[in-house]
Amino acid sequence: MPILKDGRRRQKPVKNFRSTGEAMRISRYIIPTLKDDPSDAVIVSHRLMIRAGLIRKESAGMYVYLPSGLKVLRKIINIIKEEMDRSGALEFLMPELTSADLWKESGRWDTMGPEMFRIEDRNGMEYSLAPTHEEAFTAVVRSVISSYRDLPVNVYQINTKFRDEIRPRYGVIRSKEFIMKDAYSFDIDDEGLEKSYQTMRKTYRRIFERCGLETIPVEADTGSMGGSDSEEFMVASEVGEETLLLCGQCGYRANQEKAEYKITIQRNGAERSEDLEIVDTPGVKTIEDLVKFFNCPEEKFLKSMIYLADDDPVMAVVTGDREINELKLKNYLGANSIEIAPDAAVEKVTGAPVGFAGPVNDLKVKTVYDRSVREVVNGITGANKADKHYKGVNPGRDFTIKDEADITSAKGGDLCPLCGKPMYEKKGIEVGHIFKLGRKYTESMNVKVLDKKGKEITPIMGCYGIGVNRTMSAIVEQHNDERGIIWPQSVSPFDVHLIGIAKSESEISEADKIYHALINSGFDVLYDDRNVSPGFKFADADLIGIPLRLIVGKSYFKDGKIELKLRKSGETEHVEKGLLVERVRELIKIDN
RNA sequence: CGGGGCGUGGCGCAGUCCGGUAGCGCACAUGGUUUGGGACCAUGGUGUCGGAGGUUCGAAUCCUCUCGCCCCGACCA
Repeated sequence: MPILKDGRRRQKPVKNFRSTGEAMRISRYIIPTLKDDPSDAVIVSHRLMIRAGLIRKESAGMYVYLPSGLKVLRKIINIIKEEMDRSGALEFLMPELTSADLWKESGRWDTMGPEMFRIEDRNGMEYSLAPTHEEAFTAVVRSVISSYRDLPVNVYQINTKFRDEIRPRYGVIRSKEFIMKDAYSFDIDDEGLEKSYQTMRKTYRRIFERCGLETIPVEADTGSMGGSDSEEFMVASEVGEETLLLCGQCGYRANQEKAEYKITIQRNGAERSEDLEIVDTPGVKTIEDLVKFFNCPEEKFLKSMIYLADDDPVMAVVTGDREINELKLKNYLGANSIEIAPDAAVEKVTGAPVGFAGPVNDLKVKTVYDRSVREVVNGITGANKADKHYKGVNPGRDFTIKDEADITSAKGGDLCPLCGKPMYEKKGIEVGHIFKLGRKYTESMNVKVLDKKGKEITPIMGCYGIGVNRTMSAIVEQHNDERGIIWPQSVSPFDVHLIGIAKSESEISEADKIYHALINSGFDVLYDDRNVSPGFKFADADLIGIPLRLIVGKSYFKDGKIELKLRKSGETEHVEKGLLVERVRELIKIDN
């Protein structure tokens, strides 16, 4: 989206141009509010953004920003820009159409998969509509640095990304085209990277705070990029696509895909080992079925799943009450990709149909055991034969645990890995992510600088992203009530919402005077000058959500006082015309 | 990609089972009365019923194909 590329037509310079502000009269503005909820919006921010006239859907995963929506987006962008600049980062503008050569250099032309839009020009040259810009930035930086003296450097842009999402959803939260602030730091060594990373940690906290967003920074996985530290900035939300584990005691906070937990050892010491016994279990396959069939708690069962890790079969064994965390498994195995094995592969490995896999008698396939498995006494597991399970299964005696790791997801109630107190779960929307990238790109794309001794070294990178549109959605998600949006002043589309309730020509001209006085004092005013009922205007104002409302109506025409009302609390006060500008200035600063 | 649902005026929907003049609310236009929490009266305009093909005297409705959208799942910032 050429939001930053100034696509406006060139205009003749106008001398002494002064805005008349006419465009901010609602009667002349485009802010199409809706009384009814759009039928295809399910979450509150999506509904409100459409109803308040900020965005319109163009098609699945693509949205039009109408004038007031764009104003909000720009305010968020400005905050991000100011804070990034303050941190010392340098702003660029990268092409969105990137040549395939770049991606081939890093190897991602092949590994990116279908989420990257690929296109050809008329000559058959291949391009990608950039889903991210590691390669592009690495290439520019490579071309302009040559010495350790040039580092550290942190480069960024605020620009559109394209991703062919499997399923766009929740309005602007997951779309095919979105604006992202992406930054990449280059340092000569780990200490430098740590410094850059810490600077971004602080910068991100400031950015979200200024946007009026309460975020929960959590430990996260670094994804396929490798690297060590990683922090995601999450906004708590029912519709969040991520699950977080939080410790109320010590403040441990992690994404479920990364979260660790202390294992609870409650081995029933009194229970005697039983003999291994084979049981007919026709058609009993799932843990749920097994619980009913054996009338045993979930944790008695050994769930055995076959995966393909980089195409090699691997069995993962966990207790029945736990979910396998594929990411942990993948990381433990050091694999690039991991997926559930197709049925045919399962049958080949276990010699039985899907649903009857188990570790007893040690299959030839590599098997990874969760830490919980060793505690099981007289467990039940598949017998690697159709319609048969073993009971009385005991680790050590009936199978050998060679590879043991934490390969299950933490869940609410599990014990904090740091302090041992129970953790709780929360859903969250990811609005920002910072992580130490390492040398993946600087190595594959051969970035070198000379160090103090004249020796070639490969710089180390950090990567820092913020989803801008998503941030806007998250702000609405966090600031609304049953009547509409309640913008934080810092990102409000206008400074004030002026409502004129005038009944005669002279009253209209009085209200217009106030409007002009406000504009001339530098305020960005949305002026409801429509000839509709007061209730209609109030309801629209509530929906649009500008934090400060001024009403020129009954009380003004009676005793010359303008009514000021705060959207959030509903508090009102009446101010003399002469003191209005000053008072508005004070009120607008409160929230910032 | 699997499962489910939906496409009818600008928006929200009814009509589809059981074929027979396309409707309702809101919005819109004009005139009038109103004016501090989504006013009222009168008049008016608005539709290739998502698209294509078929069945039929006749299709929004039945059949076939197709496109789009939403939800759940898998997957992912």
